[in-house]
Parts: sequence; C-alpha cells; structure tokens
Amino acid sequence: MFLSEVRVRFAPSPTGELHIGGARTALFNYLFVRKAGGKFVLRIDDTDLERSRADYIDKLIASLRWLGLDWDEGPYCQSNRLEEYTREAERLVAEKKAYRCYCSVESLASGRSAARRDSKAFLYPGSCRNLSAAEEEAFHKEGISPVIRLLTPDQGTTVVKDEVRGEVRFENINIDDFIIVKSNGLPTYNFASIVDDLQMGITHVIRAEEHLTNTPRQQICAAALGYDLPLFAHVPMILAPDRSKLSKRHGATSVEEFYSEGHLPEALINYMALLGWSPGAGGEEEIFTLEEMSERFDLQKVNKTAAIYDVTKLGWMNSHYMRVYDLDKLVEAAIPFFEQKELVKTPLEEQDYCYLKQVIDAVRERAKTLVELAEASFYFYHDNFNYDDKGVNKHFRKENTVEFIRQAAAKLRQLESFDKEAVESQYRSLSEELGISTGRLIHPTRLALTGRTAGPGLFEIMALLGREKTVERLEKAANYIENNCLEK
RNA sequence: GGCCCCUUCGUCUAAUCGGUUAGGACACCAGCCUUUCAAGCUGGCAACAGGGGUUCGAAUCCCCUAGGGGUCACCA
Repeated sequence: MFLSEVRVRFAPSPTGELHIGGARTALFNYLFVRKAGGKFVLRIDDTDLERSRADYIDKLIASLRWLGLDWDEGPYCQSNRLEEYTREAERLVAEKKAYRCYCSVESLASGRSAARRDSKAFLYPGSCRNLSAAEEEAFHKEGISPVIRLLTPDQGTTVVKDEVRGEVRFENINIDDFIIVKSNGLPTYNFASIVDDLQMGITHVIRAEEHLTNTPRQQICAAALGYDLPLFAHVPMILAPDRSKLSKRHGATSVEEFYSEGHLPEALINYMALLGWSPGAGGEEEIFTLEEMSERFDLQKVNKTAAIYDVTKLGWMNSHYMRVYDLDKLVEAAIPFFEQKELVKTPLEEQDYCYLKQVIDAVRERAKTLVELAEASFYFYHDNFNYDDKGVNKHFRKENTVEFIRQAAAKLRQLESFDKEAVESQYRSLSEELGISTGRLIHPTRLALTGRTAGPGLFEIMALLGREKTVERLEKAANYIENNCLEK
C-alpha cells in the first residue's frame, strides 16, 4: 500500500493582520507537514466581500515570510474558485441533497428571537425542504434570490475524530439545514472551506478550536459530496492574560506588531510553539530551532487547554536569541531600528557598519528587543544626552570628582594606544596613585561618557568611542560639575 | 440559554500501563560573581478547581458541581 502524501493547509481570511493565534496555527501546520514530508498549501479564505481586503493578503504573506514559515503551494484565493463552489452546490441540488430556500431574512430573524425567548437554539425548520416546482416558480416571479441549504440528517450522530481531542460526538438533531450558498451566489465558509479541503486533497485539517463545532457540518457536506474525510486536529486558542479573547487592548497581538517592537522571528516562533505544545517526556530544554521543533513535533503532544499569552516570557526568549544570534544577522535585523532612531543612515559605509557591529555586540546582552538595543546605543552616536539625575547625585556630587575626571582626561590624552586594555590599566594605576578605588573613577566616567549609570563595560565603551570623544566628554562633564554641582 | 471543549505553581508546561519529596521554564525573592547594568551560577517561594465514587493506592479512571472558553449569521 502506498502512503498517500500528507497535505495540510493554512487558510486565513484577509480581514486583518496575522495575529498570534493564526500564526501559531500556521506554525503547527508547518511543523507537522515538515516532519511528515508533505506539502503545505496556503489558501486565502476571502469569500467575505465586505471585510476582505487585498492589502491584508500582502501583509499576511509578508508576516509568514518573516517568520520563515514557507509553503509549497498557493496562495490560492477562494475568490478565484467560485465556479467550483457553484458547481458542487448545483450538483447537490440536482442530487436532492440540497435545496433552494426562499425564506426571508426577516422571518428567520423573528424565528431566532422567538427561540432565544424560549432559551433554545434556533434551528431552521426546513420550510423550503419540499417546495414544488410551481412554488419555486412563484418565488422566482416575486424576484426572490434564494439561498441553497444542505439537507442534513435529522437523526443519528456525527462523530468528529479529532487528533488532539479524541472523538467528539454531535447529535444530528441539533444541526439544521444550514446555508451553503448565499443569495448573492457566494459560498458560506463551511461550504467553501470543506470543498477546498476536499478538492485540494488536504489530508489533515489543523486549525483553531473555534472551528470544532463547525466540523460536523463540514463532515456532513463531505459525505453529501461523496468525498473521503480529512483528519482533523483542533488546537487550543490563545487567550489574553484576563482569559478573554485577544484584542487590541491587550497590546501587541499581530505578528507585525511583534516585529515593530523589535522581536526576532526565531524568538516569536519558539515562544509560540511552546504555547500549547511541548516535546514532553524528560525534555527540559525550551530553546529550539524550527528544524528541531519539526523533528519533535507531534499532534498527540498538543495541549487541549487554551493558553494565556504573556509577553514576559517572549521578552526573555527574545533577549536570549539576541545574545546568541549570529552578529551579522543581528546587525542586519537591527539596522531599521537604528535608522528609525536616526542613529545610522542606510547605505552604510564599511567603517560605519564595522562600528555599528561593535556597538551592537557591546549592547546586545542587556537589551530585550531591537528597539531597546537602539535606545541603549544612543550615546555611541550622539553627544546631546542628559546626565541621569540619580547618577549625578551619586557620582558627580562626590568630593574631588572634577579633579579626578580632569586627571583621567589628561592621562588618556597621553596614552600611546587607546585600546581597551591600555585604557583599563591606565585607570587602574591612576586610581592607585590617587589612593581611591577604581570604581570611584569608573562611575563618574561612565556618567560623563553615556549619561547613564548602567551599560556595557566602561573600558569597552571608551575604546569604542575613541580618544577624542572620550576626552571631550570627560571635560564637558567636568565643566558641568563645576557649574551645576559645586554651588553652595 | 442550547450544543461542544477545557481545568497541574502568577504564566507556559512535565509526569510511559494509576504508585513521583508533583519536575522544568518565565516571573519574583535571596546569595555568589562583578566597575554599573545585564548575563551566568546557586538556593528559595509557589500548583493537582471543589465534592463524591472505583482502587491496597488517583493529578492520572468514572460521576456531579463550579469556573473558563468556543459556537449557535446569507462572518470566517
């Protein structure tokens, strides 16, 4: 027996940016299909004319590319496949497995509110199930555009065999003759989606849990259409910290926003993978490459519980990736953020690139995001910073600081070479001469050079800034202290 | 409200067939390291929603309750 090729699909609708839930669904599909050695189909579910927008398709694609989730086929757009849905729907009508319904939206709405009053679910009563040709003709003459409804079984049970949840049973009595083609001729989601999955030979439908209760309808469709069923896997949702559905008020929720906040794709991917999945059994590491995740991924190990999305761990993960990232790659990723803060301008001269690279290497360990990285690099590019207030009180206002700084500047001016080691040994011997701790020299120097009390190792900063800027800033600071800190 | 799913530290999670001092990660706290801040290392705090069963033994199996989520559209 031949193993048929595994085919999965990710089918977002272009009604907004790719959000973290959708991205994780895409990721799980990706991990699953890479491990299985199958094909990944990208499909755009754009049958909702009102809300779908072409520019969202581009954004969706850009986000997937940025994450590194590449696909093998598509993107297919449902809007290009409308004949298929019509053809299949007409076939069902011809086979008496579906029928046209002329009920008005108003009459259905009143039925719905009545059902609500009796606290029952509204089920379409099947009024148009057995219309005679004459009756249909009459409706046509009235100019009513019908919808097409699927004739669903009134008895029995539809069982969804779910890869992560096991068997989920739905009584057919609770499923009404739902609409598969709207009066404007476009298919509904439940219909278009399953027609596509069937026609595209999708073997595993991996999607969010919100679709679980749609699945029996789609299975009934598939049966009516005469196709074999794909396997289903409904992965848990991602919730906001207050357990509600994720929305704008919860901060960044889309991949684009995570990008703008300065996250690295590897970190987002790694973080998302662990939301609802873990390699389990003994494995206690949490850092994985896409390849490692693919190797270890297993739908059976996907959780059933909705996960709460909490940015703190993402921040930790991102800072981890910033530390271990290939330096040139990190520089490349960081450049737009440095540009945005007007630290660099893009066609970068070779020596500027070289300097930037050293700056980033010095600062990367204490930044959680690329935005922070650029912020923390400000003084490597500009002189116009203020001195941190607390730092001024702590370091500049101490006795003799001006003299210490001036002496340091004088010594540095005479140094033969201005590398890290030379500067450091100069500072150490000077502090000994002065009979003070090296820290007594280091702290005011850092404040003078950076305006801050925290940052990379001081001697690294000095070597990077170079002799001229270092001395200049030391003298500027000495003057500042005289003018601002020594008044009675 | 009907239907469906879910419930282990604050958060993400682990615990092959029921037998563990219920493990790890993030966060938090403390100590070490140290020129600062980070990082790193060491230690600490912290959970089986509640109640009934079944069993020699239950986080694990069954039932009930509570809570959360999803879905009930001519949205996807």
